[in-house]
Amino acid sequence: MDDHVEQKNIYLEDVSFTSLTDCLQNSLVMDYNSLEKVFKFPPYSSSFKPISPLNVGQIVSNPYLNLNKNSPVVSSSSNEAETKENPDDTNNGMEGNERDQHGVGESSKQLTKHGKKKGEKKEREARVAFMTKSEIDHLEDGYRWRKYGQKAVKNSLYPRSYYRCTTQKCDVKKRVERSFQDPSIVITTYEGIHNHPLPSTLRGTVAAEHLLGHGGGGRGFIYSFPRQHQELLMMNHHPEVHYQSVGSMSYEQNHGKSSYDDNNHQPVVDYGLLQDIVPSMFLKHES
DNA sequence: CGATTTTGACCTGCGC
DNA sequence: GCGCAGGTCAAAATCG
Repeated sequence: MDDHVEQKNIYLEDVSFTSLTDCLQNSLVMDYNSLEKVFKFPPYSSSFKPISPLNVGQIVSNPYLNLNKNSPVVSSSSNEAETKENPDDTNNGMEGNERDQHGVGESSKQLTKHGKKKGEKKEREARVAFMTKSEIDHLEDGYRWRKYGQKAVKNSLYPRSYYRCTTQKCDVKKRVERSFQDPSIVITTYEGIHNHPLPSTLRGTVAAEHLLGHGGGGRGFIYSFPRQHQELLMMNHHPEVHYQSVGSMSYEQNHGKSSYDDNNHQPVVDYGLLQDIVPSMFLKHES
């Protein structure tokens, strides 16, 4: 399995971020499933080029992403711990979410908080993940989170923390853990969709204001994705505009059966408004 | 005093 | 069936 995963764990050594805001001002990542849903992207096509190391910023792919049952693990990581998690995450990326939703207490009640019966499959939430070089575990991303659990990770010295968005009725979660192999890297995995705008107290994040030029109102359909980047992506939503996604991307159930070429589904960047904001080094067009 | 974090217990799925 | 690992709950502790 490690054979599959070596080549993609790429990141630059010379920059570090202290927040996702920092991070995302310099790079861009989103799983394709999200892109499809939010930005009406077409299904994967062969026109997507593999990412070049030159394009990869501090954010690199995440082992939880781009996994599907029918393809070999194409994790980004050569990290043993993460790699070891991949088999699980191959499932967790799929059914794992169901576990999330049908956890402990809920199962005993036969119904989850979402009213789902035990064992009933829940549609997976979109997942977006980052690997970020940072000394700070929990990177500021503009949203408010409550930690609800922490678990030791097998074969890792570092625990994994579980957070949930504190906004009522928002069920977005995120997991934060350090790479076992490179402790300077924080792996943040977002799961779900924020159904609310950034908390007003945080909305004025310097970066967000800077990038957006306004306080921003709720769009009602916001991914667990730092706002300025969502806006950024929205701004660039254009039929012929493609996005570069850094590293691997999750490829969820509804597409899991299609031919999924690990090396050929990376969106290609076409500089649009994006280039005004995102350093071009991270938006290098490959063709 | 409300919000958040900590942490042990518990549940589920999976592999053997 | 059993053990393991991941994920969640919830009471207690801590924080602001």
